[in-house]
Amino acid sequence: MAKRTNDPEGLRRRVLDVAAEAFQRQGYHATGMHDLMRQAGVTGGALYHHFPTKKALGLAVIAERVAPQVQETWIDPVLAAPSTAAGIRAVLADIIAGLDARGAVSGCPLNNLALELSLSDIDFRAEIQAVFARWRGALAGKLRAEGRQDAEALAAFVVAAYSGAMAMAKADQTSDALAVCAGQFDALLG
Amino acid sequence: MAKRTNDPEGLRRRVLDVAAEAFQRQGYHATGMHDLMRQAGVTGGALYHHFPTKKALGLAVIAERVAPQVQETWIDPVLAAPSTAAGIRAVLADIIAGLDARGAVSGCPLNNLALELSLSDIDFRAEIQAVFARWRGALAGKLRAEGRQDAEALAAFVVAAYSGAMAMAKADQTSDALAVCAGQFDALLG
DNA sequence: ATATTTACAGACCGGTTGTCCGGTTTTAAA
DNA sequence: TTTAAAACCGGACAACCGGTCTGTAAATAT
Repeated sequence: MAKRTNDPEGLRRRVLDVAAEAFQRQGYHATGMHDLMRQAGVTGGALYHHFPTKKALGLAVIAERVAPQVQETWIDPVLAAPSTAAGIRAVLADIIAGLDARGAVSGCPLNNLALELSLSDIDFRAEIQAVFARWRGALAGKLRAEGRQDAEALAAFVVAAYSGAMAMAKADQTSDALAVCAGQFDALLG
Repeated sequence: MAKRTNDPEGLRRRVLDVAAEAFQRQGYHATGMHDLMRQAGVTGGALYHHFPTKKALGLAVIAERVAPQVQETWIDPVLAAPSTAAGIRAVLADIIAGLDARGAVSGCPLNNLALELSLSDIDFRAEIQAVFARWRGALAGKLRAEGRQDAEALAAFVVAAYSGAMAMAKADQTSDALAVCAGQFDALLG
């Protein structure tokens, strides 16, 4: 029996980090629990102790990794910007710069999991739907405060177009689709 | 040994139909070969004779089922319409009506497979990218013929927004996102 | 110091995965 | 009629899947 240091929070964090990365890169079903154990340097007993099932781990990844990522990369910057249009422009510019710097496009984590899981499992769907709703809601709130009467529709459209553009970008491994998206948003939101 | 009737084309067609449906409903990795055999009423030997690997089957599904579906539900109707804007409007109206009638949203088959496979396998990515390119190209061609100078960008944006709207629709099992999308397209394309 | 709970180790299980192969039947060619 | 190729059967395969178990070390309460 090897030495060991108890560190529940750290271990849990490590597992979530590895799982979030793997789910985004390879997908949920393509990622095995044993892969995660190996990558995170965690044994089966420890993993099972924190996440009783793979589904529980998946839900935790969405709630504690994907949702905060949407919050930090999209919602917060847009809300902090002088205008919604400027915020969206800045967010897209940041994302495009990041993609070009890394030279690879792994897609929007929310959308990846959404398309893979939302149909087959109702709990996943609920969690994913909630993230989408908060995302749209935040944009719509700011748009409404700026006097737009079609705020909800505009917000939904922006989120949809971004998600789809990211999917296309993933397929052809270029940020072009996002750049196009940014240009159209400028024309649309003034 | 049971009686048997040789019917290569029919068997191949049946397998592709079942696989296309299963891949869309459950995803590629979540669908097992044995499930497909059972659903299609086909033995392992027969399946292996026509598709040496699961990947080969997946590629065939994209080339012979998903791509034609994009062609028939999107490209052909738009090209046949009096104007691109009218064509897109009609296509979206049809899709929304179909979704509402079925009461379930299983998402855009191209996008489903794109997000699940394009990152992990280069052959899948190439096939998917080609379908996206043909889709955008067809819309762009018609837009350019109508005198639009930002035809390529507009076409890419339409495809992206539709794909993303379908993803959101899948997450909340409502055609609302697509309706929003249709409305914005009207404003955008006049 | 003792008892209890929490955190982790690591082997293990039944089921499923994609794949493959030896044999048989059907079909077409010679 | 003989021969060969294509189509199909049905099951076995090793690897792997997610999940479970027993046991032990560490932390915490008593």
